[in-house]
Order: sequence, then C-alpha cells, then structure tokens
Amino acid sequence: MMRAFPQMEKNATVMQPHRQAFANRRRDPATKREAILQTAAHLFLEKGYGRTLMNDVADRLNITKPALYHYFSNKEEILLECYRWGTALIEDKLNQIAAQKGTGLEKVEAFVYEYANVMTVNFGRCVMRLDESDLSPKARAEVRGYKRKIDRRLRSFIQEGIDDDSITRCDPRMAAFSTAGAVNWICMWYKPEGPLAPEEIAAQFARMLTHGLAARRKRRATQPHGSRKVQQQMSGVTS
Amino acid sequence: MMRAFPQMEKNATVMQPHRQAFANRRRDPATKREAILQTAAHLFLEKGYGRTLMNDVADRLNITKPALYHYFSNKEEILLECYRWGTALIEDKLNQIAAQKGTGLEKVEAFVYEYANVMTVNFGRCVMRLDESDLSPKARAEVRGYKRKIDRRLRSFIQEGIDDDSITRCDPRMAAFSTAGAVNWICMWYKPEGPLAPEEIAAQFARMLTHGLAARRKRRATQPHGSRKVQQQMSGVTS
DNA sequence: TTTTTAACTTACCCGTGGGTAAGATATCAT
DNA sequence: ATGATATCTTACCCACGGGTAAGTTAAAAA
Repeated sequence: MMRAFPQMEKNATVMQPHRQAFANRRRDPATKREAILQTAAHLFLEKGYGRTLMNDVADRLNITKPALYHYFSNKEEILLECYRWGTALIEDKLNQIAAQKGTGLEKVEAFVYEYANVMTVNFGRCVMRLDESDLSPKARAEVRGYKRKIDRRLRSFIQEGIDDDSITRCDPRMAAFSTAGAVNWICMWYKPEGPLAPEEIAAQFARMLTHGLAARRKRRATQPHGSRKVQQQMSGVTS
Repeated sequence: MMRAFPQMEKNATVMQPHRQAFANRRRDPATKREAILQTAAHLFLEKGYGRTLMNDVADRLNITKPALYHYFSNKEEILLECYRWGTALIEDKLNQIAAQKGTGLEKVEAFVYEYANVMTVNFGRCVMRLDESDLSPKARAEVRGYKRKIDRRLRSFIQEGIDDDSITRCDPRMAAFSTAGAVNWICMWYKPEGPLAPEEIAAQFARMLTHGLAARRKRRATQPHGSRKVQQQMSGVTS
C-alpha cells in the first residue's frame, strides 16, 4: 500500500533523535546512556536542573522513570556526567592550543575562539550554566578541579603574552576572569535554533576580547556597514 | 559591674545585622521588609533559590516562617523584589551615564565601571546570577523588560561610539553581549569577603574591555611588574 | 486598666518528586 | 523449546518544604 507521505515516519524520529536508542532492548547500553545524558542536558538547559524531573527525562525517551536507574544511580550522577563530558570537550581544545606555536596573544585568541564554540554545545553550556551547588561536596570538588585547570591554562597564555610583549601589562587573573566571563556568558543567551552561527560568534568574540572595542586610529570616511542586514531582535543582556 | 569584654554584645548584633530589625514588634515595617530581602538575597546567592528554604530566611532573622508571610505573599515575590531592587540600581547608574557628555567609547567605559560595581552588591548579583525560570511567566516578563532596557542602553552607547569613530566597526549586538557578559560574570565569582576590591575590579575591567588585551606598541624593556604581590589564590574560571 | 489590633507562633496540611520493591517481558544462549 | 538474564514497567513509599488555620502576645490607644 502506498503512503501519502512516506517521509512522515522518518521525520517523527528525526524530531526526537534519542527515542530511537531505546527502540530495542538489547541495543548498546553505552548508546542509551548517552541518549539519556543528551536529553537530560537539553532539559537542564531548558528548565534548569531543579525543575527537570526524572519523569521528564524518561518521557522524552519514551521510557519510564525507573528505567533510568539502570544507567545512572541517581539524578546527581547524570548531572555530574554532563559536567564531565563538557569539561572534557574544553580540555581537549586547550591541549591543542597549548601545543601550538605563536605569541601569548594568539593563544588567547585561539582559546576564545575554541572555547566560544564549545559554549554553543549542550554539554559545554552545562558546565558554565548549571549550578555547582546541586552537586555533592565530593562531585563539586571534582568539577572545581576541572575548572581550575581551564583557568590555569588561560592565565598561562596571558602570562606568556605579557612576557613576549604581545599583551599589555595587566593582572593575568583579572584578565582571565574578564575574557573567560565574556565567553562563559555565551551559554546564557545562545540558542541553537537562533540566528547566530557558532563560528560567527566565536570569531567576533576572539577579535573583540583581544583587540578591544576602541578604534585603533581615526577613520577617514564613515561608510555604511557593508551589506549587513538588520537582524532578528534578540531579547536582552542575558537572554 | 564591669564586663570583661563590653563589646561582645555589640559584635553579636553586628554579625547579624538584620536580626535587629525584628527586635521590637512595632518597628517600621519597611525596615523589616528590607531586612527580609537582604537576608534572602544573601542566601539565594549562597545556596541558590531552590535550596533556600523559607525557614532558612526566617531562622537568620530569629523569627518563624509564617512571620515572613506578613511581608510577602509567597517565596516568588521575595525573588521578584530582589530583581526589582537590583535592576533599579543598574538603571540609576545608566541614566547618569547617558546624560553625560563624551564619546561612545567613554560611555561604554563608564558603563563597565559602574555596572561592575553593581555586580558586587548582593541585589545586583541576584539580577544576573539567579535563574529567571524560577519566576512565573508574568514576573519573568517584567524582569525581561528591565534587562532589555539595560541592553538597549549599552548597544546605543556602542552605536554612538561607532558613529563618532571612537569604537571600531563591529556588530553592536555582539559587542554588547561580549562586554556585558564579562561584567555579568563577575557576580559568579566575586566574594564580598575576598581579596579584590570592587573599584579595583571595575577599573581594570573598564580598561580591558574597551582597549583590549593586545599591547598597543612594542615595549622596549620588560621590567618586572612593579611591587605587585602574589595574591591569594582564587578557585577558577567560574568560582 | 482595659481594649484593640498588628505582629508573631505553634501545629498542621498536602502536593511534589526522588527513589525503590517486586513483578513482567523481550532477547540471547543452549 | 526453554531456561537465564538484563531490561523495563507498575505500583508504591516517604521526606521535604511551601503554604495556612487558629490561637497567642506585645504594644499602642482609650
């Protein structure tokens, strides 16, 4: 029998990609674990950790709440695993940058670019957007460790830049807070379905945070701003 | 009779400043309302909104939970009022800056300085640190309105700067996100009892965010960084 | 003093949501 | 086929915490 809209079924699963992971019972457990993490991360970002119920996660996967406890021992472990995935993404990029050649300033620029990109990925967003105090002291200490490592890396790039004269003299700690803060905040307003492409954001941030807003020298003529279109209105400072 | 430590009693109240507001029954209700708000804001920042119990707030004020409901109809109203106080602080500063003379860049610099200072005050920190989705749709819309106003102001300063050639050509929306993000993030790591003075933070941020990290020109000699002491270690990128 | 009333306390309710006990079912090995 | 096992469901428990009902007390008014 011919279907009127043969693609409908497929689209239905495309819209809920992680439901598929639980279609067969004996499917790879690792895949299911990740499916749980992905949907949980999505919900945590959408509604916050506290307001995300275990039932919400289960519902999205077309399973029941107790099924989740076959893959995670409790809600906090899901949260912790989101942190682990996110920080791993960042660490990975940082190692690449640290191995590169270049001035300190160039490394900071690369840091901002890569870090900004991670801040548009759900797991990355979780790292900076979710509240650490939802974690137990032990888990919180672990996450703090990851974050401190990131911070040390950024500060070392800045210090390199000061030493090689590519960065103006400043307090590396404060510069790191400022730079990282601007990028961290991306996870507060970025919407995957929004009008801004991650690479575009990353590129602009990398430029602005290293070279500042101030005009380098007086411009002669003020010609209009290329063919940039007036873009969709976004809400505000934080959303 | 002489006391061995006559100041002890006084210190006890200094340590818990808001308890005093509820010492007498017929004291000014407005004072008590503010005392509740202050302690609530403090706890919200310390433990998060969701983990702060009405009992926690009451305990700190040496009263019982139902007493709070004489001043606020529910928990959310306390939260909303924190937002109102915080955004009012910011708006106030913004109006002053907008009225000033100067280039766009100078206004952005002033914005960063004043805004950063607000981000070290509890009510100000609440605005950017607490989660809007703890508010009802109606209240959230109100808060969003305040934030959008702040954002519009910042963007207008940036646009002014582009027009008067004090700011390099860029997407004002993106520049606002970057600048505001760096400052907003202060509320995530700033600790009132920490080693950094608000004005110091504000001054450094204002400089870095407008003029960037990049060295303007090659320096001749690299002399050590004045007499700056190695300062107390702070945790990491976000705390 | 006595009355009045706002300010507060004690004792309680109950919806919510994380987590579990025990049983059902699909899939694999034999 | 048949048992064995991981997987998943139905039905439930109960701690927690926001909010309230009803009674108590302190301070101002009369």
